[in-house]
Amino acid sequence: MRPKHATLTPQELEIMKLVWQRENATVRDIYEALLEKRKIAYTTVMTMMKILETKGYLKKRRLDRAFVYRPAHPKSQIISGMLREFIDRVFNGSAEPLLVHLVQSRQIREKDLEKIVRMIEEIK
Amino acid sequence: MRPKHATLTPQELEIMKLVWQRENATVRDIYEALLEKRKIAYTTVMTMMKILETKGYLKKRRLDRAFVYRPAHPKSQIISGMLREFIDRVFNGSAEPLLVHLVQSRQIREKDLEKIVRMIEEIK
DNA sequence: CTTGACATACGAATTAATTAGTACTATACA
DNA sequence: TGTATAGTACTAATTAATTCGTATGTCAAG
Repeated sequence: MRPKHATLTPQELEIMKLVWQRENATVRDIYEALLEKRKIAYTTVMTMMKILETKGYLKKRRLDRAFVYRPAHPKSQIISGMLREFIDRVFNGSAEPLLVHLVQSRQIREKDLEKIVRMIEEIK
Repeated sequence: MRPKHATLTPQELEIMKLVWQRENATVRDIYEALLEKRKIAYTTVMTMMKILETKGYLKKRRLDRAFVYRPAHPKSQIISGMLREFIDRVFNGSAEPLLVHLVQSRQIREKDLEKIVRMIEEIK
């Protein structure tokens, strides 16, 4: 089942990235990973992961006392959804002006482009 | 002067797009444009534009009784900032995986790519 | 058995974003 | 002249996102 909002909030995304890295994660796992970056309460992480579960981004099962969470969808699918939403909102749905911006602001270089061209060759 | 947050909230962006289109706009102009899409109060638009001004996205001058707003920065600059912020947040700062997603989810086609390659040729 | 460590459940405070109401002012014009 | 109109100023309500505290339960070690 597709999540209703294609977009994760910044904090939700931060947590999802960590869960995707791990495939399986407890609240404690994520809590400890987040702690390395910034001060945060254990229950905050718990709340966020519960929210992600009710929104359909995470699935949980109980293992002993704790819940073990895992992603409900592959990372690529969710990221593509976020990208699409961004393009809709910022570029009115067309990806081409995005590319123009990337090139003009020098956020991509020629060698990246070449890599992509090769990818397209493989796909078609 | 660079705005502190490179990123506009969704509602702020919606208004900025309309101001960029017009170069000059009063609250009423934007209010009427927004009304065509959805119900909204005049004062809501006024508040948002005041916020955009204090955040440094809009400049205003008084003309007769009303303020006339205009963009403080070119659209391309602000959009590039948003794009950079998005890439940082979602793709950890590197644009290449973004391109991969665009290609794999078929959001760009080959002809778009060719256009870009030509652009790069022109730039260098 | 009691206690400490660690987990969830539940409720709620805080902060950010969005929306809008009311009071007041200046101006055009009947 | 007074009244409707169109504007700002100021305040605040609402909704969404983020953060965390307290209560409670379970289990393992002493």
